[in-house]
Amino acid sequence: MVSREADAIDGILEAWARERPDLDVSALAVIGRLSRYAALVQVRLDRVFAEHGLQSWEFDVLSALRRSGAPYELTPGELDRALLITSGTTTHRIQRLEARGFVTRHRDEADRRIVRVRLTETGRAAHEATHDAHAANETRILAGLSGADRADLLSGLQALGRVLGDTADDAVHALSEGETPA
Amino acid sequence: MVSREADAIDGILEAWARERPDLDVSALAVIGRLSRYAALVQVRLDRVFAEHGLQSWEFDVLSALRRSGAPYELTPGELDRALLITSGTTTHRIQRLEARGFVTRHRDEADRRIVRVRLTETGRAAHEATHDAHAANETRILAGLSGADRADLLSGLQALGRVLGDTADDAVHALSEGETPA
DNA sequence: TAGACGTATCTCGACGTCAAGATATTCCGC
DNA sequence: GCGGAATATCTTGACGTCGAGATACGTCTA
Repeated sequence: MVSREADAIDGILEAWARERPDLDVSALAVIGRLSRYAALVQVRLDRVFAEHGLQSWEFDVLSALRRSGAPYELTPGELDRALLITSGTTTHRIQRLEARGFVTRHRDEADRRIVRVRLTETGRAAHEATHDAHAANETRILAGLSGADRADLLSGLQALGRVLGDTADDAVHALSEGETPA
Repeated sequence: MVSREADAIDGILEAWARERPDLDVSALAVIGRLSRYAALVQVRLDRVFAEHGLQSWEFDVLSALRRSGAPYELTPGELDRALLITSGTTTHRIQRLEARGFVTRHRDEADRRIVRVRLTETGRAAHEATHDAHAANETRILAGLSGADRADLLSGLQALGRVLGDTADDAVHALSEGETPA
């Protein structure tokens, strides 16, 4: 039996217990941790992206294109939905990736409303060069978890996903490993 | 034995399995969900805050002050650390809360480097009026989880917190229930 | 008690995101 | 084949955050 050190959320729960002992803080104990740890993990992921000259939003877009398979092409709308961002944000992201030479953009000939965003060889190389370090970083972050804790976390998150109504349709092509969706 | 519908992250894992079957995506299965679900939960929390005329960052600050106990006063530095934001952001937030009449600001007489940010009665009322609906919202979000799933999620997150080195010192006074830390 | 260092807060400019709406194109019913 | 609805993308303005540095104040040491 290990006596656990109190974490930051425990501190918050104790503060509420002092101030408002009548409150039920059991949901906060879960949701507060979810938010906080997602943010703390993101900081660690960003560090590795920065070492490779990328912003995490850049890696997210490159990843979505890469895993969509040859010819590594998606529409802005598909990117919107996969990355949980608005269309304005997508336009802006594509413009900057285009300026870096990571993607190209061309109109679909059959349906001229549609734009196709395609990963360039440069973009693919940038993703490739970053991906291994990023994957190792994720593995390292979770390396301290016991098998049981990790299984709990995964099954708990999967259950939460079901409750949130998250379905495969939304993100089939995208949502990178390092994502912080809006 | 229930056959589970694939969620959005499963779609991403399958895409990688198709494109790069050699990759180990088991860490992505955990961290991708953590990020994605934190974002999806935040959207639901924001909805309730909006119904009460608050931004979630406003609620976060008011909550931190409220749970710090009478006289509901913290320094900008304490808010920085508790809310995981930079000092510039804190200054900006306080200015806007001051403009809405939710907090006041005064220099500490003993140490004139220090500022004290204090919740006004108006600010306390705004927090009070929002808090119950927010807590009910959090409870509702988790209501669909079985007891076992919820216990898994909590213990998995607690273990992750230990791995991330999150300690009570950082957030004792703050970090609201609705927080999206930077 | 002067200077050097440390601490607390604020300022400034840049950036990424969103919401709302504008524009262009296609689809559908008649 | 015409007009209206639907779809896809882009534009614009506002906002929240960050990083780096500036300023003000306190502490310590010789």
